Amino acid sequence: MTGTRRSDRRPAPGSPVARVCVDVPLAHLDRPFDYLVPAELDAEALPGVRVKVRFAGQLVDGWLLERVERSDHPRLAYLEKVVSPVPVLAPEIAQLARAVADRYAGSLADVLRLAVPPRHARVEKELGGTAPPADTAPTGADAVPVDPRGWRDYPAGPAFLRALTGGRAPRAVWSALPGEDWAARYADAVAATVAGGRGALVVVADARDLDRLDVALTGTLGPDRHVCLSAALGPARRYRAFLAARRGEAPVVIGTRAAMFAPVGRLGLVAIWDDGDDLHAEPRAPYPHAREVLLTRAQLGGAAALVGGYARTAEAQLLVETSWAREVVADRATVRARTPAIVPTGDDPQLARDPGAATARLPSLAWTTARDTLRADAPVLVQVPRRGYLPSVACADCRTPARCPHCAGPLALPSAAGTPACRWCGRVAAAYACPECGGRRLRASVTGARRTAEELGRAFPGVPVRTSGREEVLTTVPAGAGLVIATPGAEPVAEAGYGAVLLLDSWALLTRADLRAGEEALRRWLTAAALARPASAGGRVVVVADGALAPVQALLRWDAAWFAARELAERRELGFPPAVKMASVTGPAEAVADLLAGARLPDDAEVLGPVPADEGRERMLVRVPRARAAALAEALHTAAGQRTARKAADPVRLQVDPLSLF
DNA sequence: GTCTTGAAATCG
DNA sequence: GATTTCAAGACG
Repeated sequence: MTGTRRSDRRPAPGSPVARVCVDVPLAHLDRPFDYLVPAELDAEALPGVRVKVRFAGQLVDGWLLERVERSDHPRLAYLEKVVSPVPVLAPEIAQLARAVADRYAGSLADVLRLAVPPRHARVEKELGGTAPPADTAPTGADAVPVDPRGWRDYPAGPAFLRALTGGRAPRAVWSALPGEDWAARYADAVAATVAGGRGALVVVADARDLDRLDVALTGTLGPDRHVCLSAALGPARRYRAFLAARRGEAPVVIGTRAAMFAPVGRLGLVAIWDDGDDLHAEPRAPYPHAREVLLTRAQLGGAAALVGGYARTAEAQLLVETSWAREVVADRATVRARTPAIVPTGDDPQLARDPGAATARLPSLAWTTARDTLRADAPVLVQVPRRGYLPSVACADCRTPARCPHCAGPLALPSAAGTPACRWCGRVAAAYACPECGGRRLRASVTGARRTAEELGRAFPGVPVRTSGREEVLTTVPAGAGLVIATPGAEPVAEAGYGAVLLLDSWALLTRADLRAGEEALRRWLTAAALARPASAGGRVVVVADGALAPVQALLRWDAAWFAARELAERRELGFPPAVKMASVTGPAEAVADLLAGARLPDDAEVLGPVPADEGRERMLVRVPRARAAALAEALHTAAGQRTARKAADPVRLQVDPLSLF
């Protein structure tokens, strides 16, 4: 940065010590290190800038966390360089990152890597100037239209908006009505917050939801009051958007998971839509979940929180039951008035009467519903299983799900022609015979979207067929007769709503070997069924599933809260999250054993396992009461640090609140 | 991760 | 006694 020779350097006159988080991946180095600020870097070496320091002889990247008067360390090295004078790491984000690292048994450096996008020098240059970001949150003088009408179907809704405008910190778990324009309601909440002179941050699961929210916010606040932030923008545009947020150019930030750490001035509201979507879980260490990060921000910053969806996760239910948040729901009469007519049906094509149904492998009720809806010139949405899953298998004769003879886990076909193997214990079931009918033939229970589309197209000749899935996701489809085949999460919105929604992938969803199978099935159904017209306008939903199952019951009654309460109660009984705190330790067997042997776990910790994981590694679960969560995370992080300090070769992966337990 | 350190191992 | 090797420890 300057030509000053090393021997000529002298410390800056005021607060000459910089506390630096060095960017090294070792758990035992997860603490600040002190450096001297040379006088010539005094002006640039501000908290939040990226720096280079000499660490163990080599130059490493780091974050300047704070400037202080003195250090306990006797001999300090000088800061080598300020990489960029832009203090990209806001103080409250540094504090948040520390809290997230602690919660997830991870290192601050790991979290900061997620929190601040990679620098893009050209973008920084084009913005020019080195002015530190001003605290340019909105002022109360802003004329922001607040319209409480959209929330009046929810008795607690208008008061929630008033509290946002009034600068308070209400926390809501919101169950959206079928047909609800959730993006517009989020825009209302954001506008109410901005009207009160505060900023807001909203996280959604994917690009399509982000587009909807972007449009809704542009409608209420205009185009210039919010910044969209997502990894899909690419490095340059992402960094530009991040800098805009950091400089306080707009009071509102919306985005996908990557935005959960975005700096927002005078944060008044954090919100997440559809927190059950697994895209909200960060796949990089320490695997933080957007909902938890946002709630941590609300807690640390005294901000309001909004956790909304058509469905409700057990985690959201826990917020309600612990009184951390209040539920915002419509009364039953309103729910009934908005809900489409929902009926379950068995999985048996009625071959004789409807040749078309048999061709399309549709249960006859689904087929007649589709036919009648198309005749009435209304669109039909068909939700089919997503490709790419390991197909689960069932008896080809009686359709009993094929289960492992050894552990009763679900069998799956690793490839189309392969031998079925158990998804839980990995044993190969070469000579499988169905326990119900003795049949030896198996069939995949999942049919691809494309094939379903082709078959339906043949069943209803002359009707336009559109597909929305991984390759191409449609945002909207026109009103009028048409078939829309969509995989979960890719359902387009229909103008004026769908006349019918057919939910065909229930079997694949409900037999998944997962703690959340029921919750996830219901979430996907509600999300698709919410796009149907109300029953009064002819809207119908057919779900191909046993009407006695709890998730199906919850769908029929449109009662996500009931299901979430039931689910949480069940998990309490079984000792599963979120009723308890779980962490998983994954790696080579010896490494896992070594880490757990060295960890000073809380007294009441239970160690479960091992469970085989992929590539010959194994996985142990540690369970503690929720009150011990912090102690568990700390013990695991410390134990990981002991291993890295000892140069233990095998890496061990720590996950707090792992998304899947099996 | 890399670099330093000090004690043990090896060599002439 | 001098030189090399290696594991342990520190890293500001």
